[in-house]
Amino acid sequence: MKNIIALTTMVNSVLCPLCLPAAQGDGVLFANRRHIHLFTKFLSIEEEKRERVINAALKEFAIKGYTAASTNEIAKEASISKGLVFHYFKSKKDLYFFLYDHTLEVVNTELREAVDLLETDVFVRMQQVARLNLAVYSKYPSMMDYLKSVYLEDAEEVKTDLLERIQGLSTGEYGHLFSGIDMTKFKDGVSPEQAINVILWTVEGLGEQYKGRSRLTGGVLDMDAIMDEFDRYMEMFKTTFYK
Amino acid sequence: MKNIIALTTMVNSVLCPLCLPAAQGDGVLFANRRHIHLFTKFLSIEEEKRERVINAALKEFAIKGYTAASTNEIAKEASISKGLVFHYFKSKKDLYFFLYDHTLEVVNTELREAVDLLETDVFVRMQQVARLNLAVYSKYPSMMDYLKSVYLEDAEEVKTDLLERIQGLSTGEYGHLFSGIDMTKFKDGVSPEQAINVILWTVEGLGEQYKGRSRLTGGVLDMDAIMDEFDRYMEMFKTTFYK
Amino acid sequence: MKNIIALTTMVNSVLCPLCLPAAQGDGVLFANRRHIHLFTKFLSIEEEKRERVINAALKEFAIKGYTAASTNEIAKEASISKGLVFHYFKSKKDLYFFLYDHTLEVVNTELREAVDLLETDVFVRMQQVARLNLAVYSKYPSMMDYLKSVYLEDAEEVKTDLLERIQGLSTGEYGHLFSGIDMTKFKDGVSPEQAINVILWTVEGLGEQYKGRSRLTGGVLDMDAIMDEFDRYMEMFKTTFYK
Amino acid sequence: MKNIIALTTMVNSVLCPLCLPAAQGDGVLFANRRHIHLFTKFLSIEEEKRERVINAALKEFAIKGYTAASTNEIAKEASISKGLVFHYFKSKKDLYFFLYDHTLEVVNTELREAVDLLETDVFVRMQQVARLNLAVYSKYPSMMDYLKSVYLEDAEEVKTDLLERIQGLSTGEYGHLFSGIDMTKFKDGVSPEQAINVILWTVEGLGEQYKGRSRLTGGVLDMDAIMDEFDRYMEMFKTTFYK
DNA sequence: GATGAATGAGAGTTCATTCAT
DNA sequence: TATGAATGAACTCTCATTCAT
Repeated sequence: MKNIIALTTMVNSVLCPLCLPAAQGDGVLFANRRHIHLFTKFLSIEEEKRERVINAALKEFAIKGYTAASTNEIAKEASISKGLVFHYFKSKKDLYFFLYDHTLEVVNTELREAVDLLETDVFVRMQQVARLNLAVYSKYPSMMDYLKSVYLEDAEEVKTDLLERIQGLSTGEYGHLFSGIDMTKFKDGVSPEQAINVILWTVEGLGEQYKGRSRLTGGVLDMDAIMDEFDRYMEMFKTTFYK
Repeated sequence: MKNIIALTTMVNSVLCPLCLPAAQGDGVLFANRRHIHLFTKFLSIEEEKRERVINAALKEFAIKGYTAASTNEIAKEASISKGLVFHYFKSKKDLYFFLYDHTLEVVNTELREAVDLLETDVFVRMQQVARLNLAVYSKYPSMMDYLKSVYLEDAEEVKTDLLERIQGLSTGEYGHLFSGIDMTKFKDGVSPEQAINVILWTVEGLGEQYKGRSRLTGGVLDMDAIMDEFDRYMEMFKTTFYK
Repeated sequence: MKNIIALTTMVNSVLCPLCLPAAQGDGVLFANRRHIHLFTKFLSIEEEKRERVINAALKEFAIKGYTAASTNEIAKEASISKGLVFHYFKSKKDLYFFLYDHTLEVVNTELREAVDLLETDVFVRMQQVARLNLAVYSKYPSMMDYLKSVYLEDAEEVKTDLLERIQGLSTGEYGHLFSGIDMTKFKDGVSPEQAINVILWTVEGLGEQYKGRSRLTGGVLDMDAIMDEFDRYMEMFKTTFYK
Repeated sequence: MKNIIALTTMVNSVLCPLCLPAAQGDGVLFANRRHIHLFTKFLSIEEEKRERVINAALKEFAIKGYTAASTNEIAKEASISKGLVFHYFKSKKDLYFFLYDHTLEVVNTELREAVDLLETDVFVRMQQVARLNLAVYSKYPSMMDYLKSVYLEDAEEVKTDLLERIQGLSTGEYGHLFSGIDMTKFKDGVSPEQAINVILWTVEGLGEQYKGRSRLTGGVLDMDAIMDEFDRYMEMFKTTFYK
C-alpha cells in the first residue's frame, strides 16, 4: 500500500505521516539526525528535567501553535528560568525544530518495537499501531498533538523550513506501516487500499470523538467502553470487507 | 455527490457538533440568540461593510487562531479603522463570540434550505450536506475554517466561555442532520449509525487528504480525479453496507 | 580649500563633516530629504512634544551610542509611553536614521542663515561658524554631540547604512564652509590650508577643553572668559599667520 | 605650563590627560595604587594569559563603551570561561576600573622611559611623546582607544566613580609632560602656553583625520605620507612660532 | 582554579484596548 | 460615527552575575 498521503489525516489518533516518510527497505524507519550536533547543552542535562522541558514545549506548541506559544509559559511549566530556554535552544524557532526532529526520532524508535511488519492481518496491525500510539502518549502526552499542529502550522517564520524538511523526507519509500498486508482476505469488489484508508479514518474519527467528548465531560474516559466501541467497528469491517 | 473539498471543514463528523447540537424536534436547528441585544451598532451598519468585517475576522481567526489573530489585521483587511472594531465589538473576545453566534445562525439558516429531512437515502443526504457547505462557503469563504478552528481552540481566554456555550447546547437532541435515514437499506449485521459515521469520517478523511496534498504541491488539484476517487469510495460503501 | 577630512574632527565645536557634504555651487547646502515621506505620524504631532522626543533621543544616542541607548529611557525622558516611540518610528534603527536626516536638515538650514560665503576673512568666517553652532545648540543641545557620536558609531546594525549615506553624499562638492577665503592674506611660507586646519583644530580643542572643564566643575561656564581666551588665540594666529 | 585641561583632548594621538595628572615634582608620574590589594587572583596568573585578558577587555570596552561591552565577548576573545572573568574581577565595573588603573600604571611607566624632561625643545619633546604612544600601542593595541573611550564614557554606572578618580588626581601638579620647555625660543607676542596647546591640538587633529580616513578607505594608511604631512605642520610651527 | 548551567532584569518590539477629537 | 494617537502588558531574546561542580 503506497498512499502515504492517505495517512495524512491520521494525526493524533494513529500517526502523522510526517513521522513516517523515512521508511527503509528493511522495514525500519530512521530518524532525522540533523540535530545531533546541535543542542548538546540541552541533551546533556539530566533526563527528568529534559523531559519536563520537552513536554512543556510540546504542550504549549500543540495547544497554541507556533506564534501564540509563549517561551515564557514553557519555562514556567517546566520550572526553569526564562533565560535557560534560550541557553539550551538559541531561539524559539530552534526549539520548535528540535521538537520536530526529536519527535521523528521517538516515533520511529517506538515504531520498530511496536509494529511487526510480518504481521499480515490489517486489524492486528492496526492494534499494533494503536499500541505504538499509546506508548508515545505515555511518555510524551502532547507529542502527537504537537505533530498534528506542525502539520497545520501556517506561521510564516517556520512554514518554509517545515515544508523543506517534509519534502526532504519524501524521497524515501513510504507506507511500510501498512505494507505487507494480506490483500487476499478482502472481498472481490473491495479495494484493499480503500478499505485500509477507511479503517484508518475510522480509528482517527473515533479518537477525535473521544477527545471531544473528554473535553466536554472534563477528561475522564471509560476505556472499557471505548475498546468495546472500537471492537464493534472493527467487527463490522471484518464482516463487510473480509471474505 | 461532488464537492469533497467543500466538506473539508466538516471536522469531526460532518458539521462540527458544536454547531449542530441545538437540533429541534421539528427538524430545525435554532441559533444561539444570546447576542441579539448586543452588537446593535455593528448590526445596523450597511451590509457590504458588515460582511467585509465578518469575512476579514473569520479569515484571521481561522488562519491564526484566537491568540495570534490581530485585530489590527482584521481592521486593515476590512478597510476600517482600528478603533472602529472596538466601537462595534467591545473587545477581541466579543468579536470572537459574535462570529461564533453568527456562524451558528448562518449555518442553521442554510441548513433549512439545503437539507431535506424527508430524504431517506444516506448518500443523497450526504450530497445535500455538501450543498449546504458550498452555500456557506460562497458567502463566507472562511466560515467553515473558522468553525473548525473554534473546535480546536485552546486559548485560555476563550476556552471556558466556549465550553459553556457548547455545553449549553448539549442539552438538545443531536444528529437530526442524519435523522430519518432509511436504516432498512443496510445489511443485517451492519449498524446503520456506525456505517453513517464511517462514511462521514471517510468524507472528512478524503477532504483532509486533498487539503494536505494541495499544501505540498502548491494548491492545484485535479478535481476530476478527486471526484472519481470519491465515487469509488461511495461505490464501495454501497456494495458493502447496503443489502 | 579641499580637505574635508580635515574637518572630520570639527565635531561639536564647529561642525561635523557629515553634515557638510551636500554643498552646492550656489553656496547652499541642501538636506537629505529621504525621510520626508516617512515618519509622517511623528512629523504631524504638536511641535513641543516633537522637540521633546527629538532632544531626548539625540541626548540618549549621543551619550550612550546606538547599542547602549535605551528606547525606554528616551520615552521616559520625553514623557511618552514606550509603545509610542514605536508608533512614531517603526524601530530603534529608524529613529536613529530619522535623527540623522533631521540633523542634516537643521544644520544646513542654519548654515544658510549664519554663514556668508562672500566673506573672505577666515577669522570672520570662523565666527560665523561658531554662531551657527550656537544656534543649533540653543534649539537642540545634544544635536552636535549626536552628530559626533554618529561619526564614531561602530554598531554593526547601523554602520553599513551610515557609511552608505555618508558616501552617497560624498559625490557632491565639499568644503564650501571655508571656500572663498582670501589666501593672499597669509604669509609666504604659511600654507593657507594648513593654517585653516590649525585654526579649526584650535577652535575644537578649546571647545573640548571647556566641555571637559564644565564636566568637572558642574556645568557653569564663564562665557566672558571663554570669549577672551578665544580671542587671544585668534589674535595669535593673526599675528603669526597673516602678513 | 599650567593648563592641563588643554591636554584633555589629546586622546589617542598623544596622551589622554586622564593618565597624566599625577605628575610629581621629580618629573615622575605615579600610578594610582588603589587596586594593589585587589585583583590578587588575576595578578598572580601567568603573564601570557593575563595580557590576553587585558587586551581583550581593553578592546571590547574601547570599541563598544562600558554598557554595550560584553563580558561574554571578552571571555571568548581571551579564551577563558565566562565564570573566570568574575572570579578574577568581581564585576564588570571592577574589571573596567582595573583596566583604568592598569592603564595609568603602564602609561606612567612608559613615560619615564620615553620622555626626557631635561629636553627643552618642544618639537623634540613632542616626538618623545609620540614614541611613548607607540610603545604603549605595541604592547596594548587598544589601550589608548580605551583611554579615549573612558574620557567619553557617560554610562551612569561608572560615571560617578570615574569623575571621582579624575578629580582625585587633579589635586597634584600637572603638565610635567611639557614642563621645562624653553620658552625663550618663542617669538615675542606668541604665548608659549597657547602655542604648545595649538601644537598638541594639531597633532591630535591630524591623528583623528587619519583615523577617519582609514575608516572610509578601509584601513590602509600611507605612513610615509602621514609623516611628511606631520613634518610640514611642525615646520610651519617652527617658522611662525619660533624666533 | 576553572567551568558553564542557571537566573532574572531589562532590552526592543507588538498589540489589544482606550480615548480625545 | 469614525479615527488613530497613546498606553502598558507581554512577547522574544540578551547579558551580567551567581553557583554547584
